Amino acid sequence: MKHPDTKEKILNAALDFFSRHGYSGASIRQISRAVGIRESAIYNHYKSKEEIFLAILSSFKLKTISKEILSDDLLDEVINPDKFLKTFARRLIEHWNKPGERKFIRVLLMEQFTHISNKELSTTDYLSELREICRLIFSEMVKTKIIKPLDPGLLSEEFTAPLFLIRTEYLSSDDFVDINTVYERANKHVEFFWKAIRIK
Amino acid sequence: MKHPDTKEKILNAALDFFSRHGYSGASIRQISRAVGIRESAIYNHYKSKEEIFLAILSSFKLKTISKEILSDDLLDEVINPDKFLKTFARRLIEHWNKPGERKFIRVLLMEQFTHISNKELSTTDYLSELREICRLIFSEMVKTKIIKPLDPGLLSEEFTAPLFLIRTEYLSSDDFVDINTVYERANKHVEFFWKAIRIK
DNA sequence: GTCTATAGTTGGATAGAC
DNA sequence: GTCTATCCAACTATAGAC
Repeated sequence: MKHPDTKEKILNAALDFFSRHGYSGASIRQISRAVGIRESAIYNHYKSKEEIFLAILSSFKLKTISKEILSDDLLDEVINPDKFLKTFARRLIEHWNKPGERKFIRVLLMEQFTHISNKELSTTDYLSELREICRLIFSEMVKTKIIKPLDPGLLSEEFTAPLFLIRTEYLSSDDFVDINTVYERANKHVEFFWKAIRIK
Repeated sequence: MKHPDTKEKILNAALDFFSRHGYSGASIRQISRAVGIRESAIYNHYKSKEEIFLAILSSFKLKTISKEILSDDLLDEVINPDKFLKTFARRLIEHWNKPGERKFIRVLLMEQFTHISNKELSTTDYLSELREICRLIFSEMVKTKIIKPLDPGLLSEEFTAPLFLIRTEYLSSDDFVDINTVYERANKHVEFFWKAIRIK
């Protein structure tokens, strides 16, 4: 398809408005105008505002970060754990900085307490795959005695938590100017973390 | 005044609804019902919904965590940094777990992107005082050579970031059942952090 | 200060023509 | 699939009696 069809246009516009005004703050009227159709035409694609929201949720649920971040060439670098962790963190920041992902994280933070149609929407769920990947990585590093024999689950949280907070703190500004600030803060964190876990 | 506490009742009810449904999701109607008066009576105390929101913001802006968490008896314990950090973290969790604080953090996370009446509402602002306190503490620890000569600003973030993420992750559940889980996770973090910065 | 009554607006959603 | 037209529920806010 040359252009995204109307159904996907609606999804994109809805995500944009939800991410800026929240679910109840965004209206079908605004969304339809952004798409370029009338409100009533929306209902040919989704039966309700709620259904649009749920469609957004499942579209992000299907995504998996593994392949994107943990490419084969990166895995080859595990022998050089310092550099590996830095590259991994950088890719994570890049991933979280993609426009769609930024918007989704904003929606996640905004709607995690509102329980729209009894749907669970939690940062725990959002981070679970990443944490699992990190657990495996650190578990492997402990086994091969590259790092101290610490609990991989704990290491996973210590590694990811500051990165995620850094990411969410820079989520307000709409421009991408300060992405380098994010990288710098992330890098300093990784350095601190690496020195804490390495075997001298 | 015949009913001197109505104004504060409104503030409390509003905070409660804002924290569960967001600013636009909460209505004056619901708030007034919770207070036990009609919608129109609200406007004898606040001229608009927005004014109620701003009143909540300034009521939390006035609060200062220093005195509450950094009591004199705790400061005396700096000689025993391991225990000091654990107590400090525990008090922080306790502070963040107070019903009003929990609600405010929820509102903060929900409304940080919506820019209600152009008001800045950011986690950076919310955490700034705490971070400043931590910087001072770690700066002192570096000076007295209790810990490694690391950047106090970095240490402040490494110490607080996982604690704050832990706090926000357990903010969804309304009950207080799993507060001990929060304490456990916080404790493990402090142990990891302490081992990373201490001079052996 | 609180009430009833109501203005005025915006929201989600449907019916039926094309 | 999109349009016009419309419904009606819910919202913020005001006016005026008590």
